[in-house]
Formats: sequence, structure tokens, C-alpha cells
Amino acid sequence: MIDVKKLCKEKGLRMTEQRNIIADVITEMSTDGHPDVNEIFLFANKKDKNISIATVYRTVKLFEEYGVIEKHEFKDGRSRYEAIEEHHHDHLIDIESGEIHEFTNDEIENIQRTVAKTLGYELVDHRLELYGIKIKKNN
Amino acid sequence: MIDVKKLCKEKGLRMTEQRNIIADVITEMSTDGHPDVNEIFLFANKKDKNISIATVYRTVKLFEEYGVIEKHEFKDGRSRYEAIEEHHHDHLIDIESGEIHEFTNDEIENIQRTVAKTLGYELVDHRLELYGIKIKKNN
DNA sequence: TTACTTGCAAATGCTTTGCGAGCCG
DNA sequence: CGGCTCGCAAAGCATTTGCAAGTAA
Repeated sequence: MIDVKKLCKEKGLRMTEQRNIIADVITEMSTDGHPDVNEIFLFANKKDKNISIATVYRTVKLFEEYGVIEKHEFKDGRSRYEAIEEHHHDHLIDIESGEIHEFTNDEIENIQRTVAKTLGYELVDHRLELYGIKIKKNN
Repeated sequence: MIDVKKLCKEKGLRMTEQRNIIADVITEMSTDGHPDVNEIFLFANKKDKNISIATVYRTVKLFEEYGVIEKHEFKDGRSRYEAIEEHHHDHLIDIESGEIHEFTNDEIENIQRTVAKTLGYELVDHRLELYGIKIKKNN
């Protein structure tokens, strides 16, 4: 798992008390989730009452620009973040519980690149989200 | 090409003057684009000064619920709409010009279903967007 | 007739920003 | 020290909604 704080330092980001805390919070929350800004704020604010939500917004934006965290905008409206990971992955969202599962599929990645090229484009980014409901096995 | 107004009537939607105009506007604009609410509003308002943007919002939401138009939320923030088409398709967005290209790829569709099933889910919806830049052929 | 629609303006929810004070390097 | 960062409150932006008046069926 990536250590967001460490990565920030490596990238030469000026680290303040708030940024250190927010970085740690995102690292922690990324192990099992994709927190939105408010969730990050609540968590960070618990560790340091002096952190405002404006700072969280500014910080996640900064971290994203520096490529240490990734932003996702699923169909629920708000932006969600996670520490970058070694390997790219996409998401499947449980539309009933909101649970988010990660998966990788090289085949899809390749086809995407091919499709783009066919249309005369170089693929620079993409978004693939699956929305599903749990299959109930009743037998 | 789908006639939104006609489809609305078929689905039993109560058609007001405003809904008729908005339906027609979306049909027209869908032939070569994916208009956002403001674009639909401006166009509809030109035909009938009495159409407010609140009505456009209410109407596109209604049309979407009735399955006569489709909503997309690309990375530019606002919601875009298009008349539903016979065949499902995905989009490639030119990140420099904003141009939107449509494409279909059954292979990807199949893999998605397989991936979902592997994770224990039934796929009910998905989102696939490619973002690219035009390849310049200089030879 | 009567429930459904509308325009308007106010409210919402998420996000950004101007400002003066505070802090990192 | 000097520029970057912060907290706060106000502003922004897309979208939604309460309400009284208007309209389709």
C-alpha cells in the first residue's frame, strides 16, 4: 500500500501539519474504501480540530495534481478519493449497498486503446465503472 | 433516429406545450451532439420565451425516468443528454476540443458482464468513457 | 373539473475563493 | 523573513423545490 505522506515528501510538496494529517487519513481510509471529502474531513478533524473542510478540498486537489491520490466521480454525485496504487484498476459499485469493488482486466484496457486508435485518438484517460446488484444464490 | 416527442406520447406521458418543444429540441440536437441542460434551455427558449430552465430540468429528469432520453455525466461537470438510440454505445471524448464520438464494442460489453459475474454481481448499468487527443499524422 | 405542470425565486449541496492571520523552510 | 497555507465566511455553480397560478385530458 502506498504511503501518501511519504510520497508527498518525495514529490517535494511543502508539508504542513494539516497536509500530513490529511495524507495519513487518506492512506488509512484507502485500505478499505474510497472516502469522499466529507468523510476525510470528519476523520482528519477528529485528529486535529483545527482542520477545516476548505483545507481538505484544497489539499485533495493538490494531492491529485501531484499524482499521489486519485479522484473518482461515481454516480452518487460527490467526489471520492483513494491513494494511488501500483496497478491501475476499475470499479464495480453495488447499487444497493454502495460497496465498491476493484478489479483489473487487461483485455478491456487493450481493447480501449484499440478503439481509440481506430477513431484516430491516443487514449490519455478513461473511466470504466460497472454498477450491479449482488447475485443471490438460493439453493 | 428516435423521435422523442412521439416516444413520449407512446409512453403515455402528458404532453404540454413545453414538453413538446423540449422533446423536439432534444431530438434535433441529438443528431449531432450531447447537449447539456443550458444548451437545451437556450434552444427551447428561443422557440418559446415562456420556457424556464426549471422546467427544462424537470422535463429532462422525467424523460430520463421514462427511458426516452439518456443522461451522461462526462468529466466536464454538467449533465448531458441525448435521445435514446436503438443500440447502446459508449463515448470517446476529445479532451482538447470537447468533441464527443460514439462507438460500440460488443467484446467489451461481454467482458464487463463476465467481470461482474466473477465478482458475484449482475450487471445493471455501466459507464465507459475514453478520453483522448487526436493523433496528428505528419508525414 | 382536477390533478398535474409551470415560472419564479429561494433553497440546496458540493465546491471554490477572498481575505487577513499564521506558518514552513 | 517572505511566500505559501490556513480558517472563516461568503461566493459560485449546477440542480432542486415550495408555492400560487395555469393547463391538459
